[in-house]
Amino acid sequence: MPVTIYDIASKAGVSIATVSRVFNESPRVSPSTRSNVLEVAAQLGYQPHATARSLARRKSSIVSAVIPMLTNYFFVEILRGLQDTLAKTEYDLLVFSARTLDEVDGQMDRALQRGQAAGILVFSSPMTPARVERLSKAKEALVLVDCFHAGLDSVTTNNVEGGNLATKHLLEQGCQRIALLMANPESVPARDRREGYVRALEAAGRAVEENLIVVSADEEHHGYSEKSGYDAMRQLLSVAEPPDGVFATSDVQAIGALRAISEAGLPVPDTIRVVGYDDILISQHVGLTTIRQPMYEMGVVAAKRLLSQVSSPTQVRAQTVLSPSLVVRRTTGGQSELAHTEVAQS
Amino acid sequence: MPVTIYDIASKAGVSIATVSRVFNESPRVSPSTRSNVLEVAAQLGYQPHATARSLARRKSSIVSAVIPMLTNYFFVEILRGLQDTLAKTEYDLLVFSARTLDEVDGQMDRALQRGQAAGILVFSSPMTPARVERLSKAKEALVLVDCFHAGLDSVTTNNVEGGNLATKHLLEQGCQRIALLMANPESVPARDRREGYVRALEAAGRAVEENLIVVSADEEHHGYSEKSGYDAMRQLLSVAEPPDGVFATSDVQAIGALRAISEAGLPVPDTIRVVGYDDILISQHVGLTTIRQPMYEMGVVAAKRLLSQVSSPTQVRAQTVLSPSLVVRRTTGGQSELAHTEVAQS
DNA sequence: ACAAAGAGTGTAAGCGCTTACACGATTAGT
DNA sequence: ACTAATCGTGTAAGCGCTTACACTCTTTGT
Repeated sequence: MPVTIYDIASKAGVSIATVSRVFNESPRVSPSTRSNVLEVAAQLGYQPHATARSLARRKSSIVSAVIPMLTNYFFVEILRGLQDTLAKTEYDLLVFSARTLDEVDGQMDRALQRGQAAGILVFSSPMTPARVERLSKAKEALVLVDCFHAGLDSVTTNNVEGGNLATKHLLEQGCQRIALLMANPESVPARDRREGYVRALEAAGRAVEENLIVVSADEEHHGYSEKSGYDAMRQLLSVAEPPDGVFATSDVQAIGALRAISEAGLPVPDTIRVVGYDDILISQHVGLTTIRQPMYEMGVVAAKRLLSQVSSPTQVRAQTVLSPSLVVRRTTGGQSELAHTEVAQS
Repeated sequence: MPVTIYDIASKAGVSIATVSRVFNESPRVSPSTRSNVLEVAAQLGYQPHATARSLARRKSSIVSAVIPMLTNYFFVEILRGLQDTLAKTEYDLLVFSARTLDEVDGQMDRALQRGQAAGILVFSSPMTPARVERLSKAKEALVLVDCFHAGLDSVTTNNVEGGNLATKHLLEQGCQRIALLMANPESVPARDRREGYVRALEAAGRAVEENLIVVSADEEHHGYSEKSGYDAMRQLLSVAEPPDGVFATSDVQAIGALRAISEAGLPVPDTIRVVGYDDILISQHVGLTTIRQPMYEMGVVAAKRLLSQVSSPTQVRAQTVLSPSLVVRRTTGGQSELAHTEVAQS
């Protein structure tokens, strides 16, 4: 029933090799033959069979992305960059989403199915030795996105710089006691952001007070949750001398913290200033000062890197590090750039 | 280099057919042979070649989803349902995202690549005759998600019911002049929601006032945008007798409307009550009353339908219609179920 | 004890395409 | 005018797997 190159070949009076050449834009076909074949093909409504093609070419036209917690706005934005870039090529995108970091290994195995994809992108997953081993063994084109491992291609943002930016901003705002609300320490970005926080304090000649750092032990989303921020903030507010500045390793945590602060009746930004991380959609509406990552660009760069690896496997490895930027809003005394906030003030 | 069934066959002293049978759980293999083969395979680190398998089986283990405007929280949620359901099967998910509805056709063509996928899901795209034609010609398993066409499998929510719920709620709240902020009329869901609005008014014996209905002509996101809602609301507020209730066909529009209302200095919900549609994440924080669609379930149901079509092609067509539900929040006088809102009240 | 049935395995023919190699027909070079 | 290079095309061998069919042993029934 489905039409194959054989049907075209016989109807056009040529061999299947010639038909194949036409569809592969081979220069070794005479113009007349080409147009003849094309015409017959159009007439029959021919479409190349994707799978057969991949098999014969020994190369798939699919790229796989392993993404934990797809719900995150963060990933969706990166995905957009990816998609927009891939759409211009012949590659399609297979998405493997993991609900938790533990599911990543399973999804990675699926994504690494031999013959399935020409390359694979792994998002935001800590590079455990087992994973590195598994990934290198597969010998497939690979780009890490938002995570890092020496010797592997990666696209990340500079979390140390981000933590630094956030903390420096709070310092400049005159904060004296700056707390850190941290997600699970097994999260590398969280650790890096803390590193930036520590460096900023030290650069300013301030001591790092351990009791101002609250590390989440929440399982859910590895501590990147509203509840985690809320709980941490409650804890900070219960001590004798509460902080006057808070840097949370994510916006959701910051929003939780804001809730705790609001419940305690303390004014933001007057008594306490708050900075988050990510610039998720809500942040605009809440007026949360935050660190924004160039998500869309990450997707674009990652796709390009992967494609260039696919086309020239000998490619040197490269680590691309993009810089985050500070977005000042109401929670640190900035002007909300969006009138939205008023909405909720009614 | 890569290990194939031939390698296993020779090392295990059996034929490739037997190896294949082992990996296809055929019952016609003796237990001893099976375990022997399995052992050799493990030793060699064998992995079946996905593409070769698909070709030989004449059936892909991939499912494609064509999604316009993936950025929407709505789609991401459905995707989650899809993924979670597919993850339990052997199927993987190929995602084709279109930035606009016009790009849908192109992505649909890619998704319909012969041999690529075992089935395809098309999201929220108006079923033009050309599309219906294209989709039926492909003869692939197909499920429409959030869109509808007689004779095709589909999973939708009842938008008429949703519009009705929203409007009835406003009526019950005592609103006398209920405006409708509508997205582009070429969007079927928008039209259906209007239908529900109209019916609710008529059921209550109210007249439908055309000048209370503002239809967006915005290109961006087909009128499902913050700006569209803002502009429409401004227009409504500029007339002699402004509405005391507003139903917007999406939350983003409602949020734009709230901004306009807030700028005009009118209190919500006291003077104007607002209901949106979708229940996106921000809505909780803004305290927006809205109509919630069972997004995750849609994904689950769609995946199940598609899989059952794939396994039994003679399957009768079915249209699944899920019911939306009303979520009452601050903008119609309800209690915010989340303390979050206070955050922004500081 | 002998045919019939069944279990376990192998042989080989695809699946729909790509591509190395071979071959005849031009065209170019001298 | 004759060899060499070039062009356009066909032949056939895969790509790595599945599966119909055939075949050889065991079982089982009588």
